[in-house]
Amino acid sequence: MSKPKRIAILEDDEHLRVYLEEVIAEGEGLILAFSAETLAQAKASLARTACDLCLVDLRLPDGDGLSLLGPLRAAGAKALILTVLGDPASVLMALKAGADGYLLKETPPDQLRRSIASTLAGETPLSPQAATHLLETWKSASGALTRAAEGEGLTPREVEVLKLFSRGLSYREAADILGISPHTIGDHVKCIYRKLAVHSRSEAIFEARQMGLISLLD
Amino acid sequence: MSKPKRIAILEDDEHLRVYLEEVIAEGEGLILAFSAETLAQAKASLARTACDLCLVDLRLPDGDGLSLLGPLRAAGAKALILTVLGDPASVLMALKAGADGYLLKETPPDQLRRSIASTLAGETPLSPQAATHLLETWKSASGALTRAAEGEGLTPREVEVLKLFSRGLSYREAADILGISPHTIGDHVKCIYRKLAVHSRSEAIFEARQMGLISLLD
DNA sequence: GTGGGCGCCCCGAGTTCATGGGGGGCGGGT
DNA sequence: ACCCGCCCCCCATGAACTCGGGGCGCCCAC
Repeated sequence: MSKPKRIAILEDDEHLRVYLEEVIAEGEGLILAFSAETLAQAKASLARTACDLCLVDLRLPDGDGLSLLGPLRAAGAKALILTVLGDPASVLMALKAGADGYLLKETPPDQLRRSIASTLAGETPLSPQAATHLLETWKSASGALTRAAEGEGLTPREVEVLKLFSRGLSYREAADILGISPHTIGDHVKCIYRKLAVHSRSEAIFEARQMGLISLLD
Repeated sequence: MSKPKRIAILEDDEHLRVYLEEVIAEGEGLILAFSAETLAQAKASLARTACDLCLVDLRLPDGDGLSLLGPLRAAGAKALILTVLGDPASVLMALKAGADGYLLKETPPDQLRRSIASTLAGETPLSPQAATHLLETWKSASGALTRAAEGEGLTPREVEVLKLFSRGLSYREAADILGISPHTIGDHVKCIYRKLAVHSRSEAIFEARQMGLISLLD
């Protein structure tokens, strides 16, 4: 363990930030590079102060923590996401954007330090929840199961229609694929809108995606 | 935490098995269901003794630990892989075969117990190394599709509009948010459709998502 | 400079299509 | 028998899309 690793923090919550600073301070071979509470601050600090790894919160007062990933990469620093957001969209977006790890804020201190070390060693620590989401999309992307779960009382047929819509198909095209009348598509759509409490196609798609009815990669 | 969880062990190495038994014994709410050192033993025990989760070693004298996954699933038990094998092939095969988690043997005892709890809660704990492999294949799998076509040419404003649409907003709502006229939204939409070669809102959203113009949320 | 190109903004009028309200029918489960 | 998923149909309204017409500000090249 030659040089101590410089860790940066981007976290808007006062308590948590202080807590994280302590975690870093007590970590072997870790020193605090800087600690920011807004994106702007972080970008400014990053320009001035070098660091090896940055703990990044996602939801910040002045934007999305993901927008720090580019600058971090440019600076040769790892990005370890640390957030309360455990939903699939956030997880996948972050990983797709090139995050080097994704932890939830409930992560205990010792594990946090271990994860920091792992990340610096080139590994990719994921909270179990994050890993679950990743695994799900991976499995569904590599060919197989449509999710049998019917979260909010949507019938299989309705989910089917929704999926086709999410691929940008029209009534007519969806009807052709399913081998039914466009009118019937309309009927299903009626039910869907009622059950999801929306009034337009894109709203429905958005909601369905949010609640995981349709997998994030179709 | 009503009933203690019954944990089974399949591990051929004497030392490690004893160690694991201790880890279980010292765990809150965990009891040892059975402990096997071969596949055959494990299958026999599984038929006699119920369990909630089984720690599975991959490389065993009489076969591959993955072949226990089927029986385990049939018995309603989770399978948590615990192995020295950190190579991509082992990791991916195990996950594809339906493992509920993948840990390396260097996992410290407290984290092991946490991972057991996570797994029982339906999550999927992965060792950082395992997660790395999974993430790599995922990225290369979905990256090949998306980055194929590049000819975007969408202006920032147009992307902005697209993002709002992907959240399910109408012309009117989008116009309000951007502080412009609904007609102007229409103008942008015209350009978008022309550039993306589509003729409906959901098609545009789909295409944009495919080519990474808008990520999974936003 | 003057002219073009382009991003961005605004408008009207027409067509197509999705939304949302009805109506009914068939078949499989409790 | 009933409920419910699924299928088909009609019709009114309004939204989304297509087609024109403009205007302003910026930058670059002529």
